Amino acid sequence: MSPNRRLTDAHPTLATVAHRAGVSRQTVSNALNSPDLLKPETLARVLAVIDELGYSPNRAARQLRTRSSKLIGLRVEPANDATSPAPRDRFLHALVDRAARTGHQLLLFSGDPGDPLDGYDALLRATAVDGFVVLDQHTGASQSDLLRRIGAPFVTFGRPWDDPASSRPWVDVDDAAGVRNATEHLLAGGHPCVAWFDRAAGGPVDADRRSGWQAAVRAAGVPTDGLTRSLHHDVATSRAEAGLLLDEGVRAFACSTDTLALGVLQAALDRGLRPGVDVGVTGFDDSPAAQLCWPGLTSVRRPLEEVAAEIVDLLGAVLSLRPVENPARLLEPDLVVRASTHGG
Amino acid sequence: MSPNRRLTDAHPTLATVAHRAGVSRQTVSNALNSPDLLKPETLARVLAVIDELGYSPNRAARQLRTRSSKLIGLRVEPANDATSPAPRDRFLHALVDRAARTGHQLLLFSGDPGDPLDGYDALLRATAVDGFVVLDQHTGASQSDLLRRIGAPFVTFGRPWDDPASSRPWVDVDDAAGVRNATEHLLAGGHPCVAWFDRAAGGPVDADRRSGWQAAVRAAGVPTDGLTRSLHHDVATSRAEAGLLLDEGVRAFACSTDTLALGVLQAALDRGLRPGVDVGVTGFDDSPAAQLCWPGLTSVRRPLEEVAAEIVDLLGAVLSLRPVENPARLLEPDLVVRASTHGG
DNA sequence: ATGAAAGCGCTAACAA
DNA sequence: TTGTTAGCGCTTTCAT
Repeated sequence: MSPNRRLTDAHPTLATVAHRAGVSRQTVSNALNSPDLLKPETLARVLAVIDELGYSPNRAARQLRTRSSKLIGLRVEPANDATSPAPRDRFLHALVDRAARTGHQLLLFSGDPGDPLDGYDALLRATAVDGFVVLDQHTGASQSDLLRRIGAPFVTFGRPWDDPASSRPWVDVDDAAGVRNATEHLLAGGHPCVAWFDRAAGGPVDADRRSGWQAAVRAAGVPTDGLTRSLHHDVATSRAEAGLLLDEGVRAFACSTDTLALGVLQAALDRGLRPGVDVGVTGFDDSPAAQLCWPGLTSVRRPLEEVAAEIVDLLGAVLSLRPVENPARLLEPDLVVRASTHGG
Repeated sequence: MSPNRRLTDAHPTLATVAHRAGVSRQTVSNALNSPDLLKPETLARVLAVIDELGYSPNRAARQLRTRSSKLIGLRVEPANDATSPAPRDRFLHALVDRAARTGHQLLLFSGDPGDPLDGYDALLRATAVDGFVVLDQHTGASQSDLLRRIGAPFVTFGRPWDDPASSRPWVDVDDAAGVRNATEHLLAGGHPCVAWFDRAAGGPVDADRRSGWQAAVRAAGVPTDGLTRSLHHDVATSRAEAGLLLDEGVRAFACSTDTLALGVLQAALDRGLRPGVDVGVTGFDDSPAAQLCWPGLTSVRRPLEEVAAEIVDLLGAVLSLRPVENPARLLEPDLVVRASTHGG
């Protein structure tokens, strides 16, 4: 009785399938994991039963045996100034999609906001995840240090700013190149100089972006004195500062974020200046606000889908202990041109 | 030798701890799961060893035994018109945080975009998740039907519009009340009538929001004829339509989304009308764009953190087979007042 | 090409 | 209060 009951259970197991197909459990397992070992007709019969019964291997059992969860951990930080929600959402989706291609799923976990390392260790020791994707854009390398110490396989989105020689695998976007591109675009519009706005608390990321502006203006040989501002990150502050510069006659602004750029745009509109004609403004991250605002904000768009793809690829290599050809990958962003630099 | 090697392994197990503490494996297990069963001094000793060894129970083994993964599945849809990224990000974070309070984590998975049901069944049969949170705001009830059929524990964010009598657990926001509130706010500003803009493809959600506008204008006894528009969901369309109405003298607009509201705002600015003084506009979802645009957009803000909390609570009840007191929870949104309706 | 045995690490049920 | 036994469902190893 008992064996029979089991065989008709809601959750069929290998044994259920094996019995129904008249083979051993091992053969069913092979049908799934090494189909080429089976005689084609056996394989067909087993697969038919699997399909008929709607059998899926129990993840916990497989995980226990193989020591692989096919799960990638991602710690979600509380909403903060560093990462705006829309790009994060875009990245997350891309990550889920790309991970799916290698049979992985994402495990989201939260940690004590006061401790950037909280949660990683426990998940790893519990063998709950195979590895991590770390959003290390702004926090520095402390996470990476710990992860390396506990032997966690991981790939970060973000460079090791404080240790460029580090051999840990990372993927990042060349923000500086994007900003340089944007600045050159402004200069090509005929502006004799370009101001730079960034976040006072922007850290190495904003410093990197600024370096892109610097490279462009230096190459062009245009003046830079008194044209940079590091601001509190909100529209009002940016608007006020931009107003001052506009009143001095400055007509082009490259900004480290869309928020700052929107402030500049407003200051220009305040003064009856036509964006894209009288004045040029560029932002960063191609946020919804950049797309929706009037008259549209030219912005640097990071290839987050590609970033996700590279991260998954790299993590796959790390997990399989494959030697990684190039563990540091820097991707080029695009410039999305809108009316703030082009037309009216 | 072999047993000794095991005991000093990187990943300690119950046996390792038990041996070190001089107790049985079961006692160690109890120390973790039913500490009150142990004699305090035994407990202390075991916990000390656990701490010393950095032991965490293997998730797969526990999951296999208890048939509970402590994982909640959430299918992420490709970015679409229905859900904007910022609110989704906000909700996701809240969900992760709230789930953590009951020891749960989120498993993100993707499914074939053409099949809204893809992925659920497989995860459930693999006992990879304990239950699901379903974002059912726009897709209709097909997901719920399937989930119910396969016996999956789940809670949806979104009402069963097509079957209000359904007993499935859900949490939703009373969008209609939010819009009614916004409309009354506009009327209180002295406007003799209020136009309504929504998405042509908005489905029951936009119909619900519209009903809030309807309730407010009817209660106020103001005219409604020719004041509603169902539009393609972009700023340009909204701006053009708003222009027509503005030219007819309409001065107040309640909108089903921030995107539509931004179009209205632009149309007003085109005509030199002062938002918050000459004309009033309200949006929905308090998006970053609403916060960043000039002069700021009054918008209905959904309590997504509360929604997440209620969902986790409800799912907890469903999972534990606790009888659910109130399996249908409707939360009230707030109105965030900005310059588009107030001041200039 | 297929089957049998063993065991991954844990907890439920029972025994002491 | 603690220990013993058994087994969750799977895959690895080895035998056939």
